[in-house]
Amino acid sequence: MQKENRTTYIILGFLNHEDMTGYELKKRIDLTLGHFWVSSFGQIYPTLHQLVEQDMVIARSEVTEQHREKISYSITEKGKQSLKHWVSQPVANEVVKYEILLKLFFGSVIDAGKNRNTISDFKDRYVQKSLELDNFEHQLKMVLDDDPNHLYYLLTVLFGKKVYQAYSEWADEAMQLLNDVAGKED
Amino acid sequence: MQKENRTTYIILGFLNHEDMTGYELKKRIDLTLGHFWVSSFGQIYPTLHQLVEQDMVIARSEVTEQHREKISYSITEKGKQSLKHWVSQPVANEVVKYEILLKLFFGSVIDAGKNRNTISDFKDRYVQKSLELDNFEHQLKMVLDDDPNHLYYLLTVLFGKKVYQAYSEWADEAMQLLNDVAGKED
DNA sequence: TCGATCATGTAACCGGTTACATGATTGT
DNA sequence: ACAATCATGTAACCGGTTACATGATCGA
Repeated sequence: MQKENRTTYIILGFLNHEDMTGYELKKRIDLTLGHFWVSSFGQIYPTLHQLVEQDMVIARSEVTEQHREKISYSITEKGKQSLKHWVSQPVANEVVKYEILLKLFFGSVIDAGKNRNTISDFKDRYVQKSLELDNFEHQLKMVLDDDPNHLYYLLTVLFGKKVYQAYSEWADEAMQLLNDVAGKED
Repeated sequence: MQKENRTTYIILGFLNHEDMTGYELKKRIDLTLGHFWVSSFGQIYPTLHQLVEQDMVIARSEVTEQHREKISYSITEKGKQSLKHWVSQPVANEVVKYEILLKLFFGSVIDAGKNRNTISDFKDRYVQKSLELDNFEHQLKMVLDDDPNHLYYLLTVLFGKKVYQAYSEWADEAMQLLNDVAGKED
């Protein structure tokens, strides 16, 4: 129920897999969770400092072979426990906020043609995203047995595909309805 | 692109339809947008004050026949223009945040059975919500021609139904996959 | 009488975003 | 020489949530 800082657990989740720097964490988050999570340094670095203070992770300064200074973080036993606990907790009833629904809800203040365009753009965007997910799916299926994580990654990809497919079908129906009912002013 | 205070436009959208108090606005938002928006007085009242200052709405103190003091708000021409402009603007590429995907992504830290339960709970919740939307749909279809808004309300309801249906189908597939691949420890 | 509802508001907090600042290294 | 990338951070801001405060009226 209570709002929890989810960035905390995303970081713990990735560090549970392997040690990383803040910079690497961001890249990894954007690559793998980009479809349903956005990250920023302004959130990641402070959260890492906080996790160090809570003994959830340990920071270790390094200089790479490329003569770059970096701070590598690794998860502690306490961090692992915290991650496990969070994953086990049932997900709260979440209200997912769609800006397009908000605008469409008040769509009658503009003409039906404009609303159809909004819906059409929406559809195009998610058809494109669905293609990106196809790649992910294909890659993951090839390495499914290499790592127990891959199955779970795949589940999130399949979720995205299903939902994007639903968007697309809805968009078609919605445009049809707008055409049938809301006049033909264009 | 820039984050806009969407509560502003929700309020303008409802006031464009009829005059209301802050209290009534909250009730209306929860009833009609509850599936994809949550509201709070802590956001509504300050936003109303702000809108008054910007000449987007006008406040009018009243005493009802029930001897209740209340402040009724009505939208101004400037407010209507602002609403129309916002509705016309294309929706930004939005990243929808699903807590369940976040947890599932790191699902390998707990056993597959627990993850199946998480998914099962998720499905049940949205099957239930889908039934609620069936009622909305039925009611809206009966009064579709009474008000041009009703068509747009219906579109948002149909969106919800499609997406909830997708959740349900995904949940079945995901549970099946977890069963097939991730061992049968329960 | 007492809980539910009507009605309005404030203050503290929090997660997250954006913009800014700095500086090194790598590849063209 | 210069852009891209690596790498770490801070400060200001903002939308929104939660908790708290107050008080009236309505219905059982």
